[in-house]
Amino acid sequence: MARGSNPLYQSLVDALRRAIESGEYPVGSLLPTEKELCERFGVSRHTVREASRRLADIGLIVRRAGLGTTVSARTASPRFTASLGSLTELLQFTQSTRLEILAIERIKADAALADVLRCRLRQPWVRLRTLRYPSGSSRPLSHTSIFLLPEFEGIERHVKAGTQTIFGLIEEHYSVRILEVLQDIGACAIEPAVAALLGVRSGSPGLSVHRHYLGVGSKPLAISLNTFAENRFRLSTRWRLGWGQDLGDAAD
Amino acid sequence: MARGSNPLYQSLVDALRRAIESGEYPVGSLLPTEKELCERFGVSRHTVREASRRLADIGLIVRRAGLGTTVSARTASPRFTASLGSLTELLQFTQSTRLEILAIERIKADAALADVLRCRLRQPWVRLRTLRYPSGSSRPLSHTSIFLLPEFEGIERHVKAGTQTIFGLIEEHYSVRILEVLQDIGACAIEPAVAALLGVRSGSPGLSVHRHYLGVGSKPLAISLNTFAENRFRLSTRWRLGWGQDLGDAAD
DNA sequence: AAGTGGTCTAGACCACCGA
DNA sequence: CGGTGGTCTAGACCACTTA
Repeated sequence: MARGSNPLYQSLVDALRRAIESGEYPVGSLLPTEKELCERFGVSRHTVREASRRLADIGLIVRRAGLGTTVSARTASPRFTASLGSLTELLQFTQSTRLEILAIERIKADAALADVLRCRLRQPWVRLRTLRYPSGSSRPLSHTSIFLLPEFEGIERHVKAGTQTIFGLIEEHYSVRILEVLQDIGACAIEPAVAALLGVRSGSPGLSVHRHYLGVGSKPLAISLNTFAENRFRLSTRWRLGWGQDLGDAAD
Repeated sequence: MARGSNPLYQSLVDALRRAIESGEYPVGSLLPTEKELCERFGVSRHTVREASRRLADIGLIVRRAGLGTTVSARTASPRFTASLGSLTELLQFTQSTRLEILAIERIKADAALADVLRCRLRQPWVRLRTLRYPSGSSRPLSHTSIFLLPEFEGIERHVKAGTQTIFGLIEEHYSVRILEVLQDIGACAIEPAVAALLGVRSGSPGLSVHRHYLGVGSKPLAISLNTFAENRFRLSTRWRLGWGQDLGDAAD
């Protein structure tokens, strides 16, 4: 092939990749230092670093000042990734919606709830039961139970406008950051109480979407249990081939 | 004094980012040349390039030799991202499964099907109707209709082992690459024919997962329509805050 | 204290693009 | 052709980790 000529650093990338893949540098081991690679390949440090950077970009190595360069994976597999411009896109409401709060109460998780929320038994929560409406419509799109840490109680005072999202309000008013969202989707038969609110037959098919909003240290900040009636909502995700960045096994 | 340090290139990144965000360099316009940035900021070209590379990494600019550096976005795009190690993870079967092919037929899309598949009327497809079983179980996990381009007909000859995935076989035997997957999830009432196969009551709640597998030029290579019975399957996605590391914003 | 990767300078030549 | 970003050299000092 070699359309045109290979940059010098590319041959270095190739060589190191082969060496890693062959097991010469096992995962977890140290790569030769940059200085040593300079000598071994007879190139300047800049060239070594360019190659090293490429390998780090595709997740094969991790470079750390003072420590050295360690091999973090044996092969670079292209990954499929999906991305959101903002957390709000997770909700995927094509039009604006408003949130109606039906009830707010302090509860402690019983066995069934603790299982769903993946929390301790008797963990205290503030529960909001809400309906979300497409703006201008009186037929709700979904029913949502939102569970908040007790420290966020009072958030309902800020929900005036009704067009925002709860987690947005939490980030805004309590200066916490949501770093991670676990989303879990399944089918369910809509239970009678919710069915009545959504205006569908009890037991009719529904989409159940659970979302755990986590902060630093994967601490659960809020959990939402959404129920959508059939045909009222679809959830789309676009996966693209690329090289997603690695978080992987850095410490921890 | 910022926390930790302030690499020179970082202040350049910040300055250029602000300039782009403020509209000083609109999307599509050319950034000053590297030489000019060197002079304007009084730094070496290496430093300018380091900053430039960071901006390119987060998708704000595109650099092209001979052409210059153009602004490609006003704000750094994706905040939350999810990634898969491989396409197979999209299926999220925690244990191994086997695929049973019920029927293979050539069809042409009628109006209803063309709508679901987002294809032209009368587009020819090869349809496989399949069931997927957890290994060792006789109760199917899901029913799937797979629509393949006619050129992939014959793929069923390769499905012997039954533990693979159709798209994996396509990639393997026809040397095409799946570059993109559009996934679309909703709730549905399971139709009688499928309900019988899954062993559930007709009309009972099901999870409907449509996946469009696209190749180069977003050409649809295969489409799968999956139906999962209630409680037999949940689909999890983990979204993480990505490359928007604005921590060191350091005011200014 | 020695050694690592991180940052930075001041040069240089190249392939590619548009005029 | 002149100018762009891409590559490369040969130095240098730094913050950090490890011992």
